[in-house]
Amino acid sequence: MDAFYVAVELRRAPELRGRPVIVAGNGPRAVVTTASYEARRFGVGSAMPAARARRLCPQGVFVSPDFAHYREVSGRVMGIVRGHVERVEAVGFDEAYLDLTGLPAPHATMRMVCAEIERQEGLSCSVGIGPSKLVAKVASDAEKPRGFVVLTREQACARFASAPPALVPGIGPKTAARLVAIGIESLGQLAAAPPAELAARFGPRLGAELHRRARFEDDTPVCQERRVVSESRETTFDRDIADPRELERILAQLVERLCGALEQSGRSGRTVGIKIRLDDFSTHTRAHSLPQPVAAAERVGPVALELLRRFGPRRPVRLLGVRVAGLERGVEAQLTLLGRQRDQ
DNA sequence: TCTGGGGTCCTCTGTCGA
DNA sequence: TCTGTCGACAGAGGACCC
Repeated sequence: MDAFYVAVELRRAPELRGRPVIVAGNGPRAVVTTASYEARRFGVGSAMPAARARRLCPQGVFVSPDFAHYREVSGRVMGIVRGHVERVEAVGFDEAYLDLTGLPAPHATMRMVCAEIERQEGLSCSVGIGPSKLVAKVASDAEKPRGFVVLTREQACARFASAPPALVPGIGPKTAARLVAIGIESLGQLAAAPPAELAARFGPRLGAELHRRARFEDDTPVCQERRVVSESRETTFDRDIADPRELERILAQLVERLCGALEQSGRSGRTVGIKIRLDDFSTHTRAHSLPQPVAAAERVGPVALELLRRFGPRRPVRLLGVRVAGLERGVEAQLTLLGRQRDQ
């Protein structure tokens, strides 16, 4: 979807069309979730501190995110997609991989999907078609908004040879910087780099992966269901907190929120963890695994509390989080599933 | 006014038992 | 009985994604 959150907001406030609109939180430490294409011209982009966005674009219209609404709209959009294509892998609210293998007219199908999303939801999207998820993803980003780009692997290699390596998903700022440090500034250079050298610099796995991605080689399947491994709740404070009792109180609230969600979905996990970001932005995690999976706040809370006390932050804390990992379906959910199987 | 929230996956290291 | 090796697993940190 093109600038999805902004586009959804513009349906509610059409008078803002054409203006620089920025979806961002309210607090002093908020970041930009999405910026309209008008706002991007001022240099505003996702994940940028909202304060910086305000300085770059003082005339921007700032809107608070409404994730519940985005989830709802996303569900309808994905419903339209699934009405045309059987195998769909949703990625977040606003992206999906579609397996078009075997469709008699894949291009025409995608034109229809876009037209239907536009007609029913008033939202535009961009399409990339290729022999793999990697080619499709990069192609879909190439001509946003309302892009429709079809590429073979060889065409992708040629078209993006001079682009920076970070164009490819999986190569982030850190890896890109390490590549620049050894003189690799384009995908073409990365594709031509000796695999042995990449392996020596980045390790055997990452080295080989970088080489493959630069050549747009990818055979990962479109998977319809991704199993959830962990769930967490975290919060960044408007002001750093040093008082241990206040941290413990907030931790208890986070545990309540997390466990409420876990119990509602009938899941539990064996590993309880906490996350602490100090005022120097260093991030620390502590975890403890239990013999049995837990989901209830009465079970998770004491473990998280003990981890926090044992860590004993030496500096003021700016973020506190709690996490349950190693998730599995709880006993209740299993019984429900068994019941359903029996009923069928 | 620096740097969200909710995730996944990988790497490294230490421990423990076979 | 002692020592070395190996795999499994847990914990911590970090890179990356939307």
